[in-house]
Amino acid sequence: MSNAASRIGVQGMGKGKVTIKDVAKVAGVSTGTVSYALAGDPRINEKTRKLVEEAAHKLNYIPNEVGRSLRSRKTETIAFVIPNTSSHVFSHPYFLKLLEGITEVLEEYSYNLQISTTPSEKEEAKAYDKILRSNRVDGIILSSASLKDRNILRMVESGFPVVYLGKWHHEEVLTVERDDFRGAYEAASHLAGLGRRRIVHISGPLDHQESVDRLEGYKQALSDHQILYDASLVVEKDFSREAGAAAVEELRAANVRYDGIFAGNDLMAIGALKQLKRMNIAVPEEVSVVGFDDIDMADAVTPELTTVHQPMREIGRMAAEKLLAVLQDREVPEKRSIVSTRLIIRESCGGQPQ
Amino acid sequence: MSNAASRIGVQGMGKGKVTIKDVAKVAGVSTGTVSYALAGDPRINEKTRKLVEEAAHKLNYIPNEVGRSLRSRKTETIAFVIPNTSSHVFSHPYFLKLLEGITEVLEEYSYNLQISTTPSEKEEAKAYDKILRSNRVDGIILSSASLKDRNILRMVESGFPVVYLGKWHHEEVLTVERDDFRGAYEAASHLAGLGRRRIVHISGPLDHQESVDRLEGYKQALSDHQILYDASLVVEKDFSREAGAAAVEELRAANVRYDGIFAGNDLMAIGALKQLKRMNIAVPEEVSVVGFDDIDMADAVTPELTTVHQPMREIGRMAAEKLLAVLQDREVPEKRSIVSTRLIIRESCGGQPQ
DNA sequence: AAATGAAATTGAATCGATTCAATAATAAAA
DNA sequence: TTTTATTATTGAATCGATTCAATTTCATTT
Repeated sequence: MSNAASRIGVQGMGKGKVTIKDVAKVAGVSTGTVSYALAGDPRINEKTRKLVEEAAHKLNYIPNEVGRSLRSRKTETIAFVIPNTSSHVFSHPYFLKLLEGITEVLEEYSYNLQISTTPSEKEEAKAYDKILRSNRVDGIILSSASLKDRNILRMVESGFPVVYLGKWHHEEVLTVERDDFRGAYEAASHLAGLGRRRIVHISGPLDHQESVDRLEGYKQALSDHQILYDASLVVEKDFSREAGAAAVEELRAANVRYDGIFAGNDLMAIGALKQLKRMNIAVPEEVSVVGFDDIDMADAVTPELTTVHQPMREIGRMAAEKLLAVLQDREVPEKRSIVSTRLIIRESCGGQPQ
Repeated sequence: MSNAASRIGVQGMGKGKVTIKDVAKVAGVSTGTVSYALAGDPRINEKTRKLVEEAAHKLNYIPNEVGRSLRSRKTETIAFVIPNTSSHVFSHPYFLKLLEGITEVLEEYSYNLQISTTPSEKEEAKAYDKILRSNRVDGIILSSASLKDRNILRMVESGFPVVYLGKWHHEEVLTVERDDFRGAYEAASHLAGLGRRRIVHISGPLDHQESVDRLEGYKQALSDHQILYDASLVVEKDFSREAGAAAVEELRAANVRYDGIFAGNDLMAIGALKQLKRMNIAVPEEVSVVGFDDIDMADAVTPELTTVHQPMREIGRMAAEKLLAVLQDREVPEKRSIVSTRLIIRESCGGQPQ
C-alpha cells in the first residue's frame, strides 16, 4: 500500500518498526521499565537505565509519539491559529517574524508547531471546536482577530490553554500585546512636532482592536498638540498596499489638503508613498509619511520609511514562552505582557532622529 | 492540574470528554457500528447511520484524533520541513507564498500542517529521524537545501512520502521545480538585448542547485549573445539584501566596470539598488538591474524592479496536491513537475515590455 | 535469622479510536 | 420450511506508549 514505504529504509528499521516491546526484550526488562528508564524516572536503578538506553540506541528506537500522546494526553504540539479575516494574515510580512520567534522557542523545548488557518466561513465554529477538542494540540497561540469574531471569543474563553496576541477584555486571559496606543501617539506626535498640522490617518479595519488603539493614540497626539481632530482626515482601509494607494487617491478626489500621513501599517504607508509619487507630491517636503510595524522592507523603499517598530519576533518568543510555561505547569510571571514600540526615524517624515 | 481546563467549558463538554463509547451508548449500538457509521461505510444500514449521526451531533462528539491515528496509522498531518541553512529561509518573503499555497490545499482536504524547522546542527540527523519515524506526520514537503546536506539525502531517499521543492538527481523522487535555468537565461538575455555587455551576476550560494542553474542560464545567455564570460563579474553571495549591497560595494572596491546586474534573487537585487543609489549610479541609465522571484515588494522599490516571476503560491499548491495524491493512493500524474517562470519588465532595466 | 522498610521492577490496565472475524438478522432461493 | 446468500451488527483485538498497583529484590535493623 504505502507505495515504497521501505524501499530504501531508514537506518535501523529492520523488517518492521521498532517498538518499546523490542527494546524491552533486548534489554531483558519489562516495557514499563523501559518507559520509566527512558523518561529518566528516579525509581529506575542507574545500571538498568544504562542497559535500557543501550538497547534503545542499538535498535535505533524512536518512540511512537501517537501511542505516547494517547496515554499521556500530551501531544507536545501547539497550534498557531490564524483567523480567517478578509485581509489574509499570511500576506503580511510581520507574520513571518512572529513565526520565527515562535519556532525558535518551540525548538528549544522540542515542541512541535501546527499552523491552523481556518477554512472558509462555513463550518468555522466546527473547525475551532476541532482544534480545541480533537486532542491534537496542547495549547494555542491565537493571532489577533476581528472584535466581532464570536469563535475567537469561544476559543479564548474555553479554558483551553491559549495565548492571545493582542488586547483582551478579560484579566484572566494570557496575552502578549503591543502598545499600539503609545506607538501611534509617538508617530503622530512626531509629525505634529515637525510642524505638520493637517495629518491624515489611514486606519486599518476598525473592527480590529489594534486599529482602534492606533486611532486613539493618533487622536490623543493631535489633542496634545492643540490640533483639532478632523474626521475627514481619517480613512478606514484594510492594511494592504493597494488600500494605502487608494486612500491617497480618494483624498485627492475629495480635494482634501494635508501635510502629513500616519498610516496604520507599513504596507499602507508604502502604498501611499507610491501613489504620492505618481501624483508628483514630494515626500517629505510636501507630505510627511509615517508607518507602523517596521517591516524589513521599510528601509528599502524611497524615501526610506519612518515607522513605529514592533518587535514581532520577540512577541512570538514571548507568546511561546508563556504558553509553554502554562503547559509545563511552570510559573507564569504575568498574564498580560505589553511590549513597547519605538519610533524609527527615517527619510519619509523629514525629521531628524532625536 | 491543567489549570482551568474546564472553567468555562466548550459547548457540550459536559463533565468529561465525549468518546465514541458515549455515542454508542446513546445510539444503542456498538462502538464498531459508530465508527463505521461516521466513516460512511456502506455496510451500515441507512437508518442506523442516521441514528448514530444524531447521537453524535447531540453529544457534540468530536473524535479523539490521537486514538484514531494510533489505530489507523494515519495522522492526516503533513510536515513542511525547512532545513537549517545559514540563510534562514524564514527571512525570505517567498516562503510566505509557499506556505499560503500549501495551506490552501490542505484546508481543502482537511489535512493539518506542521512546520518543522531543524534545531542547530548538532543532533540534526536525530531530528530528521524523529520526523520520519515518530509517526506524527504522514508525509513531508521539503524545502530545497544545500546540495551537501546528507540529512536531506537520507530524508528524500528514505521511501517516506516526500515532495522535494527543487531538482533532484533521482527519477523516482517527487519534485516541484522552477525552471531556474530558463528564468535566468531570459533575464540575462533581456539585459544583453538592451545592449548591456558587461553584466554582473550576483549569485546565491553555489551549494544550492537553484543558484547553479541560474548561473548556468546566465552563462548560456551570454554565450548566445556573443558575450565572453568573465569570472570577475560573478560574485557569490547569500541571498540577503545586505549581501546584495555588499556585492556592489566590492565591485567598486575592485574597480570592476559593468552596465548590468542580474541578481540571483530580489532581496539581493534590492540591496544592490540601494547601494547603487548611495554611490550615485543611475538605474537604469548607467546600470540595468534584474532580480529573481518577483516578491511582493519588487514593485514597491524605486525604480521598480524588473525580475523573474516564480509562482510560489502555485508551487506550494502543486506540492501539497502531489503529496496528498500519494497519501490517498490516488494517481500521481507526474513525478517531476516543472513550473515555468516569466520575466516581468519594470523600470530597473530600462527596457520595454515586449 | 527474622522482621521491617525502602528501592526497583513488573504486568496489566488504560488512553480512544479502527478493524477483523464472528455472529445475528434479514431476504431470496429451493 | 429449510437452506443459502446477503446484509448488518457486534465484540474483541489492536495500535504503542504510559502509569497504577502489586510484587519482588535488596539492604537495614532488631
